[in-house]
Amino acid sequence: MKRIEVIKRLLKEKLELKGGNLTEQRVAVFDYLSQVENHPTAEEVFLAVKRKMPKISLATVYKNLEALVECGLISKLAHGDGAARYDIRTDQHYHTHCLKCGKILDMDIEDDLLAGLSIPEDFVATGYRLELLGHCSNCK
Amino acid sequence: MKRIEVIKRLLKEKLELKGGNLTEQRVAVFDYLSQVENHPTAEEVFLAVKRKMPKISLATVYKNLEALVECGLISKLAHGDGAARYDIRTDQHYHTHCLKCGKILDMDIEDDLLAGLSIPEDFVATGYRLELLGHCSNCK
DNA sequence: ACAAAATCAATAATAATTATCCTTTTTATT
DNA sequence: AATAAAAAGGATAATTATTATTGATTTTGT
Ligand SMILES: [Mn+2]
Ligand SMILES: [Mn+2]
Ligand SMILES: [Zn+2]
Ligand SMILES: [Zn+2]
Repeated sequence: MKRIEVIKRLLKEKLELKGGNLTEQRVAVFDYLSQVENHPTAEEVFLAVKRKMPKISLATVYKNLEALVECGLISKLAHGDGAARYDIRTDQHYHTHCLKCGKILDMDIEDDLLAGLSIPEDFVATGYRLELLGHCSNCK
Repeated sequence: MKRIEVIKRLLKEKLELKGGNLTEQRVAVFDYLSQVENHPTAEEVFLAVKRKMPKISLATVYKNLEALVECGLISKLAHGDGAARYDIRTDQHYHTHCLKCGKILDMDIEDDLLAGLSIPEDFVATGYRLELLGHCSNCK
């Protein structure tokens, strides 16, 4: 079965759980995210998808990114200043964030930081995020 | 010596290092931040300072918060969605972030997470940011 | 006291995101 | 397959948070 068919099947299944349905635009957005190594902004996703689907609008990309986040197919990294970034991964993982060029990359380590952390009693932690700040290989 | 005089002396010293100077507005902004437990937005700082200094403008508050960040007197928490928040503390520390009401609180633990972390070789880490996500005592 | 530099307040502009409104597509029902 | 209802798309307006601009005012160094 072709790659794109696999994606369509996955999306249809997950979207239906939230009452959403499968559209070509959603497939295109998800497909693009699953092909890139970096963590693009909505604008970057829009420009890339637009090349194959010239009529798509920026608002649709925003709405679809949000829909994909809602049903757990992608995740949103709304950390620092500027535009939010989107990530094909939804598992717990950490990022490096270059303070010069802004690039965000996955850190592939498996340490579970919550394990060794003394969490305040009156707070119910459902997750956490860790970002390593500094300079990437190009910028140091 | 009065509290406000201590603040003025500290601000004057630090601001001069960056070629900035001491103004009543900067003192008021810093003074407010040093009195609150939470991490207010620029808007919240503006509204609070405005009560004692009715002519101050929102743009001035933004510029002064930025100036105070520049000379290391306060820090800025840009957690993504919504407005940035400002913090009187400048030392490395962690926060809890309530996903319901948005409140951000200090976590007073001393664990150094970087110590046990396997950092990628091609990245020069200068710092990191950890945020615990979940529900605060009021929202759980 | 005086000129230069810095900062002020007010407002305009920008960037990112969300809402609106009407049209088109998809899905469910006959 | 025809049809009605629901969801989503596209274009654009509106909103939110922040930054830039501008001319007036204050502060600083001499
Ligand atoms: Mn990632
Ligand atoms: Mn803090
Ligand atoms: Zn870089
Ligand atoms: Zn809360």
